[in-house]
Amino acid sequence: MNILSKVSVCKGRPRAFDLDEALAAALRVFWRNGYEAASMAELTAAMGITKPSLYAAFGNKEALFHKALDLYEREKLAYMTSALEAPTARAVAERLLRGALQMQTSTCDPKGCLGVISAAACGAEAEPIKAEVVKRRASSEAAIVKRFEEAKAAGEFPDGLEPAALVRYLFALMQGLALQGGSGATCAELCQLVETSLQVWPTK
Amino acid sequence: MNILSKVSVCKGRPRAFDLDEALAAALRVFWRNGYEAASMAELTAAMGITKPSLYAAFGNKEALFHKALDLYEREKLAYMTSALEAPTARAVAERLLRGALQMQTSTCDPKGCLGVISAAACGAEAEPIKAEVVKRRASSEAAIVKRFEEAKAAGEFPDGLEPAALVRYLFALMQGLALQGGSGATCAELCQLVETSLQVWPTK
DNA sequence: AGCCCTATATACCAATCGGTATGAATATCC
DNA sequence: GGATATTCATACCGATTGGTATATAGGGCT
Repeated sequence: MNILSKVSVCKGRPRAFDLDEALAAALRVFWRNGYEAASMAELTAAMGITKPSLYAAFGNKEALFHKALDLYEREKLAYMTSALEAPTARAVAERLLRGALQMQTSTCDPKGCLGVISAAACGAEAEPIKAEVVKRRASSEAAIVKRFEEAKAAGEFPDGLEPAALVRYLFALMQGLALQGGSGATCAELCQLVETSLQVWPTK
Repeated sequence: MNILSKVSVCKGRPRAFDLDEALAAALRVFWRNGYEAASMAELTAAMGITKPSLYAAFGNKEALFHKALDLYEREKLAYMTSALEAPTARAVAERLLRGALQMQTSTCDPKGCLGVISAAACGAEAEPIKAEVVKRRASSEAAIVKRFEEAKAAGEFPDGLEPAALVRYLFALMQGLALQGGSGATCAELCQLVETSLQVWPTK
């Protein structure tokens, strides 16, 4: 046993592709097409591997989607957690809206939002997928509600506005942003949407 | 030729189902599942007819969807055109938001919005469907922009807000509303969303 | 009654769906 | 250098996809 033996932990033939790269490619396919419309043929082609390799490495189509969704939240939705650190509720909202805008105007990623398109389409086969995505969104929402409640306690909130209601409103805007971004809106139009949302944002 | 002969204009065997009822049933299937996830088997089952009858009466799946979309706009989106008659821009927005809310809280119709779910999912086969839906939405938007421009000319608008921008913002809210409605939000939550949107709506 | 035309029902089509069995290839362990 | 273990590529699986060919049933017209 030499010092290099730890780099390959398993005994058999080593896999000829990179797990992370393949998963990233799969994510892009799900992102563009949604879960149901992403066929195994298209996935394997984009990932550069064959079907048996995919099944051996990721389980099945649904498990692959879950891993891709994890990657999506980890890499593409990081701005949502970091936005919570902003000093005021308004600043949190601004960082969320601008973060969502930046995602939609990125030139190297697909348009639209994986969460939004997965929550919208709903063939019976994709029902558990949709349920999972909805559940994750609820937990994101809960984190922001909690942050807004701190803001309300700090006296930031106008009268008659509840944190939960304002978060729901904010999420509706972000979902609309993602939907418009996914259906061909220009960067200028999306930017205009975000600026308008910020202009309209309630002040105490 | 007696006086009743005009009721059956065609010569051959009369069709045994009602065209409008069948189309309404098809609409509900597309509405629940989206274009791609709505299979011919599910469509024919819901419509109570066989596949050859469907193809003879409606052409093919895509043509059936277009006819269903026409019906949807005619019956379910009528509030959008009638909202334009409201006296102020704010009143127009209120009628649009409350109309959308009413649709999402209807107990007899599917949840979500056919336009929203059709614009979100995007398998290659459904690309022309998506394009058509996006195009129709653009024309709805244009009508409201025009109405808002009248409102601006009437001095209703706050400084720094453009009609087109405010309409885009309003549509984002309605799309978010439909998306949340389609993914399990309660009536109370959706109502809260609309009330918050109206509270926040900019005043001069 | 018989002709004509259309709708119906059944059975079928090639293509694609997600998922696998199988055997060859390639690595480590002893 | 086997023996073992894992991945690879090909070819295949039954089920389902949107769409039809065919034959029968049922109406109006003369």
